[in-house]
Amino acid sequence: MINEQAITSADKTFFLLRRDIVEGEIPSGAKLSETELSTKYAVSRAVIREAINRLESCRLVERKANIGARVVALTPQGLVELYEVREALEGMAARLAARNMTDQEIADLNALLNQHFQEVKGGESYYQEAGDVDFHYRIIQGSKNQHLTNMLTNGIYHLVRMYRVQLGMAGPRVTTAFDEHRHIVQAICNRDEELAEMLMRRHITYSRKNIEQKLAAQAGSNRRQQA
Amino acid sequence: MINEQAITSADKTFFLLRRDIVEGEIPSGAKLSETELSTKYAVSRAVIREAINRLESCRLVERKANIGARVVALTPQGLVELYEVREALEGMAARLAARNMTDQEIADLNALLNQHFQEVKGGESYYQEAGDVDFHYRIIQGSKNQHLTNMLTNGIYHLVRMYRVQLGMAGPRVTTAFDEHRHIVQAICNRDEELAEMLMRRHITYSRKNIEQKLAAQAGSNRRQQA
DNA sequence: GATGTCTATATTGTCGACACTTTCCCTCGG
DNA sequence: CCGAGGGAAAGTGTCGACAATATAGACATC
Repeated sequence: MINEQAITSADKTFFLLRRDIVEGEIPSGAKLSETELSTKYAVSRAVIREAINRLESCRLVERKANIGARVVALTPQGLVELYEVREALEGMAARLAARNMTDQEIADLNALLNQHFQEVKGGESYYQEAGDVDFHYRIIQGSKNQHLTNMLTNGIYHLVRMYRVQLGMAGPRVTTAFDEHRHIVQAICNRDEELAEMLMRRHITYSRKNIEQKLAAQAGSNRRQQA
Repeated sequence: MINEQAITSADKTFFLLRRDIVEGEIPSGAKLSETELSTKYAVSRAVIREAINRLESCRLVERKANIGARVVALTPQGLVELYEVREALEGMAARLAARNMTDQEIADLNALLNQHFQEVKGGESYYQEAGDVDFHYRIIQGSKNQHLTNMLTNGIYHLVRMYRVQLGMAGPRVTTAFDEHRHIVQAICNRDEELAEMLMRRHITYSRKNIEQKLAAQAGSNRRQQA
């Protein structure tokens, strides 16, 4: 979907590290030792440093001078902050998409939605991950705003995915999210910027509350386990 | 105001380079040769590379593998895109500030505004640069959202400044902007999130239109000069 | 026993050299 | 005269080594 191709060795290492961090193979909060990683990925420390720098600009790791880099900690607070930013940016993306998407692009988006509908009806619930991402990605692209697109796809998107994966979001909210998607596309189709933004913001707010609930439930079960 | 202190040599080089780019000493669109810069700033290429990487995450330069880095081009299109992002993020910041600022912080903000008012009345019009930045910075901080704050102060802010400096914005819009600031603070004081966000977005939209006008005027005079 | 200091160790920051890619220009063939 | 091919030349990517800084542990002191 997102077409990234590695040219340099640093690119490859960056992609590998990013995947390992997002998937949780390198756990949240872990220290990233340059020497250790350079042996593990069989590249020089310079390459590792470059990769870590890029991970830092994605906000997936935090670096301190002379101390080192750690994978970001996943906290309820951080999740809320992330979704607040996402609400602002994707809301604007929906507004701009309503203004700037071509009729053809909107038609394609509708077709995608119908396809998802068939899949959901057929009982496939992989919708959440692939379909949801695909939907949001198209609207982001539809904004035709390069800044916005980069911020969301290079930065925030991977962090959102990290939260989802590591908190085990396989949850429901599939069909309701589908309806919300439909209404957003309808607003874009009507070139109603105001409504498109509002619906997208609500959609993201709902999504946030959904995740917060699970987070709270999980925290509860953890407490019970510890007791 | 923004308290950044350089620890490593890469930090210092990054700050120097950023200043030179924002102020236009290294012109927009210029190529950043690593070897050249390493002699100019008297550091190794590794340091320059690290600095350039950070400039890239600020979106002040664009890098291509095996080709090199260039200072971003300043275009009317890019300005519009930048302000659209700014509108989304600072609008959200104002909303969150209305929710999260302490009464003390709001009181301080009001005091700052009164001080600015005295200065404006006294005919000092340096307001635009220092005062405006200070005002926006406090609201961004007031959002208490670390993500948002980093995005705005580390990334977008410097780009905005680059446009302003290099397009020669010493312009008017001082007193009107001041009134807009007052209304925003009033909304925050009333804890009216909705209004605070709306007013901030309008404020930024006005500011954008103001710059766009100047940009158009400047383009016009350029055409006349060339003719 | 707690605290502070000093040394040893490990890790990050910086450097110069080499490998690879791109670019430019010169030559050759049409 | 123009386009294709083939080297230098310049620039970026990668590497291993050294320097500077932080961490951990032992030891002395209060």
